[in-house]
Formats: sequence, structure tokens, C-alpha cells
Amino acid sequence: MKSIAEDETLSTNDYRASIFAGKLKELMVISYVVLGNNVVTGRFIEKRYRMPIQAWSSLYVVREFPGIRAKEIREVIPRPQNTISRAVSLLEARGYLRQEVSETDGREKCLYVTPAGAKLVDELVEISRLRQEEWLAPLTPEERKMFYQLSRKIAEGQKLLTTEVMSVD
Amino acid sequence: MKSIAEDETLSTNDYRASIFAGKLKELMVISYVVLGNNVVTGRFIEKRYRMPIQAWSSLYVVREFPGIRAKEIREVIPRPQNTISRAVSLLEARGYLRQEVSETDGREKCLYVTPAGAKLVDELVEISRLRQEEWLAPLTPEERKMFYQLSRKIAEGQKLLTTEVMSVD
DNA sequence: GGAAGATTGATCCATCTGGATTGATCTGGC
DNA sequence: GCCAGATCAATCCAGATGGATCAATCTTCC
Repeated sequence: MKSIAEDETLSTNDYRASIFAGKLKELMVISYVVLGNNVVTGRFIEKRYRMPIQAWSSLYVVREFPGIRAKEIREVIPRPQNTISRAVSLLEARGYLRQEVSETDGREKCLYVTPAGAKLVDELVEISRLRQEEWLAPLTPEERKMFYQLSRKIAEGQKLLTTEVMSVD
Repeated sequence: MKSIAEDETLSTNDYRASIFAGKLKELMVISYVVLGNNVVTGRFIEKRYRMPIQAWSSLYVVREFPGIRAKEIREVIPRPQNTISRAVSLLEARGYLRQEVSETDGREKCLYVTPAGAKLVDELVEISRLRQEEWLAPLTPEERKMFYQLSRKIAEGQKLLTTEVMSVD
């Protein structure tokens, strides 16, 4: 715990270095990375395409899996179901996606991208891939592969989306 | 690109495995990790402490750096200045934080945690540390160290908070 | 076959977010 | 010293978020 009153030369890099070395270092560093990137990406998608980032990510998933159910998007994009519902609704209104009632369950909607939606996805995947290169640039190819594998391990862990320590009872 | 219509046995793990192996694999995996954790953490902090997650993270930073200026919090938590301003306002109203006009610049506010705020931070740091152990559990200690170092490299890269490819003009 | 409980996506509602704006203060040039 | 431009935090406002609710549909048990 450092007091600014005594040391006016503490720079913002020192703030970060200090927090990034603390008890919650992994959380603070990786959150900084994702939050920081989302600021850039969210602003871009909002301004260029007039849609929230959740709409883009939902459309990307539907493009990859034509016929996917709305509820299934949640398994890839951990957002509440009504957030997905609204994204789907906006994408449909914009002509990027269409819904069909499932043949096997009258409650479910099967989602498909339209040609306009497919075009949009292709465009955004390419820009996002370039953007990904940008923030991954500090890593060597070997480091990048390692980062991916470790992130993958965490993503597939049993306790990412559930918790025993943060109970609300 | 896989069609569900032809293969009804595709499971949600396959959706994830497929997206996590695509062109945007690093982005999708690490976003899933941070978003997934934030769902758990945000819900807990909202319910237990009745505050948005940005208030907790802001308070944590003020606790680490007594006297820090509001604008400086942004360097650690990449959120807009008005988000920080509102978090600070809420924390002050709750008695967790106090503001003093800076002696060197009448526009600036120097922030300090109150005893109640310090107690809250200690409590939340401990719970968050345990939570961190939860989602990091799939990694060995060596892997965890590697993940931290690679994340740190990305966080300190020149292109995390800026972009050349996602221009809006 | 009927009823209770579960599931699905749309909708509601309170709150949060983020860009823009504002008033107060500061800085640097003339 | 004065003024134009920059900076800081509070506030505004339109839109997004997330838990709760709802109607329609499905599943399972008796």
C-alpha cells in the first residue's frame, strides 16, 4: 500500500505495475487485457455498424453454425439469455439473420445468417483477426501458442462459470 | 462452417471447441474466460454488496494508492472517466471512500478509503483471491506463472488500447 | 389423458454504461 | 495580466444490460 501524498513521482505505469504484482495479479492483468481490447472493439463496432458487441459475436456464432438455437449461443458467448434474444432481434430487424421455428420443439428458434449477414461476418472476422494480431503482437509465435493453450485450459475448467467461494446465501 | 440441420448430435462442447479453434481463437477463448468469470463475480458483488463491479475495482485501487486522483484510476481499470466518477460517488455515499480537493489542482479529487472501505476491500480481496484460485485451478503452478507472464506481456503491449486496423473514419 | 413442473424466447423494468456536455480550474503564450 | 485552449470531475441522455416475469410449449409421472 503506497501513499501518493508522500511520493508525487508515482506514475501510472507504477500503479499498473503495483496492481499487476498484487494478490489478484492474474485477475487484474487478464481483465485489463480483455477490458482494454473491448473498449477499442466495442467503440468501433458501435460507430461503424451501429450495434452492440454482443450482436456481432452472436452473428459470428450463427454464421459458424447455421440452424443453431438461440439458447445454444450462450454456450459460446456467456451472456444472459435476454441479451442474446435482443441481439437476435436486432440482427433480424437489420436483415442480417433470420429465425425459423424448430421442427422438433415449437418453442425453439433455429437461426440462420442472410447473405447480407454472411457478408458482414466475413468483413468483421477479417478486421477482428487483424485487431487480434495487434494486441497479440508482443508475443512470439511460440508464446502465442502457449498463451492459447493455457487460456484454453482455463476456459475448459470446471469452476469458470460456477463458484463455491462466492455464494450469495 | 457446420450445419446443424444435417447433424443433430452436435453438442455445446463441440460449438465451443469449434469456435475456440477458429480464426479468432485467442480472442474467443480469453474473452470467454474473462466474461465467464465476470458473470459470476458481478452477480455476487451486485447481490452481496449492492454495487456494480466497477465500484469494487475502483475501491480496490484507491485502497492500494491512498490519495490517488480519480482520473488516475483509469490507468489501471480501463473504464470511461464518467464510469469512475459514478463509482466514486456511490462509494462516497456509502461511506467507503472520501474525497478531498487536491492542494495542487483545484479540479482534482484525491481519494482515500474510510475504515469501513478498508474493511470491505480486505474482505473482497480475500474472496476474490479464492475465486481466482477457482478459475485458475486447471493450471499447474508452472503453467500459472507462464500464463501470468504472457498476459503481462500483452497488457504492456503498445497496441492494446489503441488501434490502426479498427479505424472509424 | 391430464396435471405439475421444466424449458424457451420475448418482454418488462430498474440500473448501468459510455459519449457528449458543462462549469470550474489550470496552463502557456503574448 | 489576460485570454484561448486544455483538463478535471460531475452531469446529461440515449441506449444497453441483466434479473425477473410471462405465455407457449414440452416432458414426465400418475
